[in-house]
Amino acid sequence: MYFYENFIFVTLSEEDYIKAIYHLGKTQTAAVSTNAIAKRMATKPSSVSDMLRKLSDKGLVNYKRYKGVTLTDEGIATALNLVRKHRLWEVFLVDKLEFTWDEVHEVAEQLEHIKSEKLIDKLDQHLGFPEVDPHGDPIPSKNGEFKTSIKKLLKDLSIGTTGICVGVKDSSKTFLKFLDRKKIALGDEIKVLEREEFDGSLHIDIDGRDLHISKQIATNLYVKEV
Amino acid sequence: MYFYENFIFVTLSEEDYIKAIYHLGKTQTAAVSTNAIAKRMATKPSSVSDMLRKLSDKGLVNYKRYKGVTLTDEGIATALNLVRKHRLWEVFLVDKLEFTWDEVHEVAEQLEHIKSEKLIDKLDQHLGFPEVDPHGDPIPSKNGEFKTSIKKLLKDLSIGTTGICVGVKDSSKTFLKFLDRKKIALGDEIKVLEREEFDGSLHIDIDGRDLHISKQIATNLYVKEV
DNA sequence: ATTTTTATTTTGTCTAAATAAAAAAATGGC
DNA sequence: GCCATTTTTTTATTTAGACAAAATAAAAAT
Ligand SMILES: [Mn+2]
Ligand SMILES: [Mn+2]
Ligand SMILES: [Mn+2]
Ligand SMILES: [Mn+2]
Repeated sequence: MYFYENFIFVTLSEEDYIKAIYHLGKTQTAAVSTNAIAKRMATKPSSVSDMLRKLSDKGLVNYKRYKGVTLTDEGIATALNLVRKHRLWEVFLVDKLEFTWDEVHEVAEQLEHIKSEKLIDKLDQHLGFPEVDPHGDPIPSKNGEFKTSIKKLLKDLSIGTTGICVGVKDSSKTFLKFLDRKKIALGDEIKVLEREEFDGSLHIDIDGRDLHISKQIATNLYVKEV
Repeated sequence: MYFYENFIFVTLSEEDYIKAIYHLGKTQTAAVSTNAIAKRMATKPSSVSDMLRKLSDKGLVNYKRYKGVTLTDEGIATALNLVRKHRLWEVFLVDKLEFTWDEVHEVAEQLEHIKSEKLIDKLDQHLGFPEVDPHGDPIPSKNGEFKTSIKKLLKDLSIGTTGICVGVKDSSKTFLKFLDRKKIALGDEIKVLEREEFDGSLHIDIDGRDLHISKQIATNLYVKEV
């Protein structure tokens, strides 16, 4: 008969590392490298090595020296809970407090660390159980489930087809503000009129307006074909 | 020509110390003692000494060894801002997320440390610029001003007079839950019918109901005479 | 005036998180 | 397979915050 710690205490820093590993791991099948984590978190590889050993001791990651790192089931659960909290707070800031979608990230980065299960459940309810955050990213359910919608990049739409703008790949302030200036928002209907051979830029019809956008932009906008 | 740090960075721990000093200082004219702070924060006097030196270096407290501590103007401003944030979050939890008044303190204790001026301004607006928190405590304005209402303890009401219940002196979970069970809430109209010589207990009429309450209770309920 | 008690500070350690510099391991080219 | 380069880890330090034990100051008692 053994004694199990039901809940491991995870510090704020540890949480941020877990989240970084989660996001880096999403886009690749291989284990996440120390340097990649250091770069993303603007910290040093040596600090990352230290932390990985600690997270490994706590059973949150699978870590083999020099071989990169992956999240354990427990680590994934922790990451998904953080992503859930982060995105719910973002929805709160935009829907209830009139923040713009380029202002929410930094504050959500703090709020995601507040520890109260009841708080987040009630917040979810207060917001009407939203399925996506202000950037179109899906919000994991309480038990870590995702609505995976079939979205594609605007640049991959063929000429003549129409899509609803459902998300951004790059959610940097500069890109989001740029979209605001161009009056491109989630929910807009976009029809691809023509593609320029020269630079891959697109002529689109967005809710009745004609617009000419660079390939760069089309590469960072998600749409759902209709 | 000198360079001034416009904003001193105050850590979470420092903020909690500042708040403790503020609350302890409210009820007394003398400087706050090291031991009192240690007791309130469930920490050791030695830790407090260390911190007081640091806070003094940052210009947040006036500290003379062995002579206790008071807040500087900057310290007071910091404390009031924290109290403002703490109480606004408490209102949010009760008004918007259906928390009960005995559940809000621990969560607000975390939320008060979130750093974003815009967040708190917008929250204030979202809540309709409340003047008191769920325990009847006043919420400082953005520039640190208070609405000081003329309230007195229920035990100090004379026989036959009536008051509106406007606050609690003790806002511990046990007391708040007890009041819930007795169906005593802020806003209730209380008339003092009789005082027992023996134990100082009171017979009151509260919104039409007759109730017999101990002196202890009457000592922890604030009323506003009508 | 002296001693005792209480309150407070100092000192030395500890842990968490970070960095810089040095060492070790992996990798890619020949 | 060996070398040079890159990546990663180790080691030694630093800083913030905490605590226990020892030292000291102030207050109270004799
Ligand atoms: Mn964060
Ligand atoms: Mn987002
Ligand atoms: Mn706090
Ligand atoms: Mn309160």
